[in-house]
Amino acid sequence: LKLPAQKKIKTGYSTNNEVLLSLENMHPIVPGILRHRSLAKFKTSFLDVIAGFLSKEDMIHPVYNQTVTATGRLSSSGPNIQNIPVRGAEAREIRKIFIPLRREDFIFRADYSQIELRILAHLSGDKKMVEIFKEGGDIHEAAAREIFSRPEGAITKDERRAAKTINFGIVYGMSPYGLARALKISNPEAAGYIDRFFFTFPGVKAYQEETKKAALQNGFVSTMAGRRRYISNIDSRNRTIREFAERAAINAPIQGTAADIIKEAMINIDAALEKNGMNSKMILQVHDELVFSAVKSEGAVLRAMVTELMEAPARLRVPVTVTTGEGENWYECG
DNA sequence: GAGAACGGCCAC
DNA sequence: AAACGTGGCCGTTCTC
Ligand SMILES: Nc1nc2c(ncn2[C@H]2C[C@H](O)[C@@H](COP(=O)(O)OP(=O)(O)OP(=O)(O)O)O2)c(=O)[nH]1
Ligand SMILES: [Mn+2]
Ligand SMILES: [Mn+2]
Repeated sequence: LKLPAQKKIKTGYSTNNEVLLSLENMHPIVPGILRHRSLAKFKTSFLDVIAGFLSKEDMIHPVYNQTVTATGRLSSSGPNIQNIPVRGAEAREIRKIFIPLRREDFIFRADYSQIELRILAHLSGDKKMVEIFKEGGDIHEAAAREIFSRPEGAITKDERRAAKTINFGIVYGMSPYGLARALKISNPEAAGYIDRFFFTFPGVKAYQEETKKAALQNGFVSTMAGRRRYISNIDSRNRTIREFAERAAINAPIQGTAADIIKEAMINIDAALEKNGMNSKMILQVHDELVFSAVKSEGAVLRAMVTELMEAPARLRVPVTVTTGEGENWYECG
């Protein structure tokens, strides 16, 4: 179509979302392709997949895989319920199909606040980050305010989600190039932002360096519970391969510790539901979130119990909190 | 027809 | 060529 070629990939030129967005005004077909892509994704990956896995009782029973990920997270499949749309207003509607086991029950969910940043604060000991969490601060929100020049309390969901990408991106080794693309700013501006981040949180930089050194010396890194990830390419002479290994090494103790914590919580919640003879059920796990089919008469106990049992296994030098929601379905809990 | 590689895109 | 990490599932293309 005589449109400018952009990102080169193995098979030719990329037509991904980022590329097409930049061509949106250069040819009338482009917005149509984008809309088609989005609708096709929704139909084939969610509607068709979920319909295909319905049991004769019209239920879905995903498999939680305990031996797939390199960090200790669970994964889910058949269907995957850990990637159900939430960011787009239209696609998010699909969450309305996740309802309680019985008509008279409700959905209850609890999600850890800023979980991996809290673990990072603990593992790195960064003074500023520890202080912020001790004071009840929200680093995602603070980043969103800085990036989008927003006053107190004027952050949208999209903006906070974008700030998460930036915060986790930087702490897990994002380059100025990567940040520049994510924020649609110049390379030098991105480099400045990263510099300021590490000036504010110098302990995070030190943690990155320590973790890389440990991976090189030991050949593995560990979570707080002692789970190891072996890092094989950490001494590669190929810079691309070596740096990839370094970023994986930095990430694994943190993502893995978050998994350690929620797993301990799940075991204790399961035992407590049993012990108290409760009929509410733990039905979904989405990495740092638990979803329950909740019996109304058990609501008060369940809220208190889940909150307590999720927070207790996180034995960190900063507070760990969960935020909860409830409603007739998963959509309403958000 | 099965399976792998790829690009793409949904979530955390 | 690649420059946050961890996943699963899709359609296309290619091979056997
Ligand atoms: N490396 C990386 N990790 C991510 C990303 N998004 C989410 N995660 C990880 C780190 C988060 O702490 C964890 C849980 O995701 P959430 O969406 O619940 O975010 P978080 O708990 O940080 O903030 P919250 O207070 O719940 O909104 O998953 C990402 O874009 N990159
Ligand atoms: Mn969370
Ligand atoms: Mn979450």
